[in-house]
Amino acid sequence: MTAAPPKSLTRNQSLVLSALRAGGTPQGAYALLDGLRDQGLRAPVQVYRALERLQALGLVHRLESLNAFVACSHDHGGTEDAEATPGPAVFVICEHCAATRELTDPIIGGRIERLARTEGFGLHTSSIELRGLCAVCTAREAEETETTADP
Amino acid sequence: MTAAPPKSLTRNQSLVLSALRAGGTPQGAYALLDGLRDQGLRAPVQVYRALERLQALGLVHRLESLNAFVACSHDHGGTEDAEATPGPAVFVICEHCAATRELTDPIIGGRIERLARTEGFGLHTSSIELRGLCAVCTAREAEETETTADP
DNA sequence: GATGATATGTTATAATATAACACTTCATCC
DNA sequence: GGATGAAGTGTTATATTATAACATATCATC
Repeated sequence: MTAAPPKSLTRNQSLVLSALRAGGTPQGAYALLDGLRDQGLRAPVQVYRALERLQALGLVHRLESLNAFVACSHDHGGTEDAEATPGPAVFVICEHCAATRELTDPIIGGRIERLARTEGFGLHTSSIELRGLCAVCTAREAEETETTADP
Repeated sequence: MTAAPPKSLTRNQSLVLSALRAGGTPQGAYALLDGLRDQGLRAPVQVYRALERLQALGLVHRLESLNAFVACSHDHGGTEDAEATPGPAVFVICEHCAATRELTDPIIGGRIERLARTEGFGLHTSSIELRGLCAVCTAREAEETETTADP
């Protein structure tokens, strides 16, 4: 038994991953860069290169509909075995507060694989992104309507 | 019976929609613009505005992972009733030849709604994009490997 | 210590998307 | 008919996101 997974990130990669984790919400490459200038990063390409590697390692996901990035919320942590395919990530993105949750649904996963098979399609990656209002923002909006809307 | 649905597109909107339909594969805004300079379009914003309206009408979809657009492959054609929610579009995108198919799967749709409900999430839009190799390109690649790979 | 694979830093530029403003078109209402 | 308002247009400028190209550095391995 040895330290297996969080190994061998380079300085820039670690910086970018930490910044993503610290942020909580998805962040664009230029926002990450701005936050990391103090640590010595100077150019967009440095961030993009780190992101590319982190994505390849499965530690980071790109949110296509936002042109932004999030740290993967799964383990990548212990000596744990590769989990039994929980299916592709489903991102639920609040358009109001930007809060983003990463879910999985094996049924969706299975269904997608089935679709691909039916089409003779060799699936590489899936991107599933749901946009709307999170519970918190929905509640707040309801409140505001209540307070404001009947003069 | 009257002409009901394809009504009231403006000139620019019609041009952009036709260009998209003619293209077959997804096209970026700048590619569309280049194809429409002959028809008098000059600036990106003209294309973006038309696309925005066409998306609102459901005639065009944006492929987030490609920063590109396709004409919706559904009807929008007859006096037909609004179909009984076939679920969100699932785009299957070939990374080799760019061929893109628009599918739907009611099970995925139902599952997504269920996920959203569970989270208390007010769903506005879904983006589901599958990337990989289409059947044709998979076949061709297999052929090439066969022909090339054992010296 | 040569080799190769990967990462780095730097500069420049490409590709995608929006802001702001002045003007037009067209339906509607009085 | 003219006022009004909503939507569209054309134009210029600019913002935002992403890559190309090149020289150098680091590090394991043979």
